[in-house]
Amino acid sequence: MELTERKKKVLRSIVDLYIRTAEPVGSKAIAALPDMKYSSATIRNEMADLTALGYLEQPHTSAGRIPSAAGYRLYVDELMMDYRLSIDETKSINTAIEEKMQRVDKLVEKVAKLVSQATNLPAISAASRSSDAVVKRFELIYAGSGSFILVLMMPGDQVVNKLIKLPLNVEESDLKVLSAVLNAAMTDLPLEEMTAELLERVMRSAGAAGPLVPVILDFTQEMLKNHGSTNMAVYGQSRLLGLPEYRDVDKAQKILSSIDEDTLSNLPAVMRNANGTKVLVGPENVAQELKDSSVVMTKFDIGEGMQGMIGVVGPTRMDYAQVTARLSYFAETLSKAFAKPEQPQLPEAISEEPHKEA
Amino acid sequence: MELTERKKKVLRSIVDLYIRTAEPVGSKAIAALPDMKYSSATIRNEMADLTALGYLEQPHTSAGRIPSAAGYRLYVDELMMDYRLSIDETKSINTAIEEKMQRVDKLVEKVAKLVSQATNLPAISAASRSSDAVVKRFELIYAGSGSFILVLMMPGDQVVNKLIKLPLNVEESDLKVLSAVLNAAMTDLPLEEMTAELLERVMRSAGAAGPLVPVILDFTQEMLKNHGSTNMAVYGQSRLLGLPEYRDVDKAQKILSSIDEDTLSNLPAVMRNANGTKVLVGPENVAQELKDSSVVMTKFDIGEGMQGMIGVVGPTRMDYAQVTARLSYFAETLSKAFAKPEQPQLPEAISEEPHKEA
DNA sequence: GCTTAGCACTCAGGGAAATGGAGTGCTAAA
DNA sequence: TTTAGCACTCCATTTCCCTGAGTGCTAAGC
Repeated sequence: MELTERKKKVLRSIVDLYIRTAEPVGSKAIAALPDMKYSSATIRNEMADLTALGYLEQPHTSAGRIPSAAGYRLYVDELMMDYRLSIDETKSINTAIEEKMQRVDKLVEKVAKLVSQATNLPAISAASRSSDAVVKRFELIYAGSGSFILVLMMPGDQVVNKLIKLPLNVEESDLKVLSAVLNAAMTDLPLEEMTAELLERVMRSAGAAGPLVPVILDFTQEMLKNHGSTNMAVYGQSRLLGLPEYRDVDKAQKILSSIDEDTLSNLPAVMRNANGTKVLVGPENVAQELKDSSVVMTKFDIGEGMQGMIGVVGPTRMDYAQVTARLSYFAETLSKAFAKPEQPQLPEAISEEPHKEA
Repeated sequence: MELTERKKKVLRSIVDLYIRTAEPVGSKAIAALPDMKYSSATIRNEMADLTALGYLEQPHTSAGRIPSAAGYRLYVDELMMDYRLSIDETKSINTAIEEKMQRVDKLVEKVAKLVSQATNLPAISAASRSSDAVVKRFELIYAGSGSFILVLMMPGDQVVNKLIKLPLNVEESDLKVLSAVLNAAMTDLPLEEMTAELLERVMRSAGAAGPLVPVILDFTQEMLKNHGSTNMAVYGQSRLLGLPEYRDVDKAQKILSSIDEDTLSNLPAVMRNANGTKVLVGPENVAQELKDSSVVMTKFDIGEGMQGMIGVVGPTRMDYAQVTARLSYFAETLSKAFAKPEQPQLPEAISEEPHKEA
């Protein structure tokens, strides 16, 4: 049996309606749609075929049909109409994003919140630094009273620092020497090349400040490691409870407890190699716990060598068209916002995002 | 009518039992308790009195009694037996905390998670810096290609930095002058005293680097502001769904959507002036949404002039004794962990927590 | 005077049975 | 090929009844 145009149209209508109502869809309801020119009996036949083809399911004999996972898949891939954002929607997304973005971790939280609000679903947001993690320059600032500040500068104007105290007396001149040595030997090195052997060599050349080298190297390595790490936030879990599919508390708990940073942590990885917006329908999902739900996600560019990702989790019956549209618009707007940096407070000074630490 | 010892004993037993079972407690059940020497009829009389006194409520005529808010209050304040942590519990809390604590925001997340696990309830954790926010020292590092790094050092060895770029050519010597001026004029000043007048004066003395002053001041002010800010995390919301009082999805959603950073943000403030462990029973709660639930929270010391707070949210029927005990132990252990800093990697170097930024 | 056995009464919760209605598949006519 | 018609299925809802836990009160017992 082949999938005629009419069958597709019927399927689309069913999915559309089911997305709206969350109730099994009957032949009458479809036949009653304004642009449906056939009687309910005809629709019934088509529905029987669609069921046989595996695109629809029937909860029980005397109920309507609901889309199967395959049905949703087809819908997402071929059938759904593009959802066009209203001016209001674009506006509210725009103004939401325009507020000054702070540190990346705050950003991630904020974006998760915004996306969750915009879609009325739980949202995930993640930012991961791309792995071009090397130190461009070392800087040692003598900080008085036997301590100094180690400053690491990385590509994309990222700066990291750490205050180090030592009982042993280090002269400011020793630090100068040490920083020269470090900059000569250890810049532009990826994590893997910072070997014990290198450590020894640097220590030997460092003279009086030699004992500091291991501390510095340690911190550097830790930073480079974290540098490739992912920052993520989840927000709005409770929105699921408003949906009829989660009226059952047990189901709700199961899904809610799996929507957290831990179980969702592999989503960003899934996204890394994907392009555009990705939809994972039910059983296609990565995590076992999500196999009754769907995930829609997309990437955006943060700049400074960082990658962002936003996504939502919802019932397989979710308004894919709308969610996809909103998510994409979000991603686009975010990418744009990062591409053109904020206006500086001072006309002739271009200043980066504030870098803050604890 | 006075609250005799026997009435108290009955009340305690009722609350204890209700906490365990979540079902209205009848006179028979209390009479059957091993250390209860009276018949159910006597208990019934006592229960009638306790109801008249406002400590108990009756869902309907033929049901048992449940504690009222006043009943819980009395229970928490006077009646409940201390819960003694088992060795296993203390052990698991200890090992959980012993893992190296990273940056404060990560710490907050981690603690929230641990507390949630330990109590099987949603947990809040917050850390706020005390408001002794002043800059101890300014440092300007020339970073080549028309940019420099501004480093602010604050009390408690906190260091903050920011990379600033400028098209106008600034010599390294100008930066030296500027930093001297800044250190002379702007150290140890609280936020309030950084006035426009000061800005002007500093700009005048700064010479060639004068135009940089506003940017620097701006950033400094922003940092000082954030410095007094609160970092908080909420974890384990879904645990509520396991409890019988939240079997009703609507109730569950109501409470769950109010357990987030926003609505709970005033809890740390409540805690600030309190001592020890605080229990907010039902209607005593700050937020309207929580008036059917209870909050237990306590403070701990992070050191470096920072204050921590942990708390849990749960049904009014929660095991106050156990939760209080666990929370207190957590707080104690955390305070201790921060009091004795980690061993340094290098015997003669004491290094601070890593300071990282994006 | 306190305690307790006894008893009539109340009422929520649960199961069984009855009802209604939405939806189906099939057949036969258009 | 489409559609009207019809018998059939079966879920969801409602209604009803019954059970049993729990109460308050009274009167007898210690």
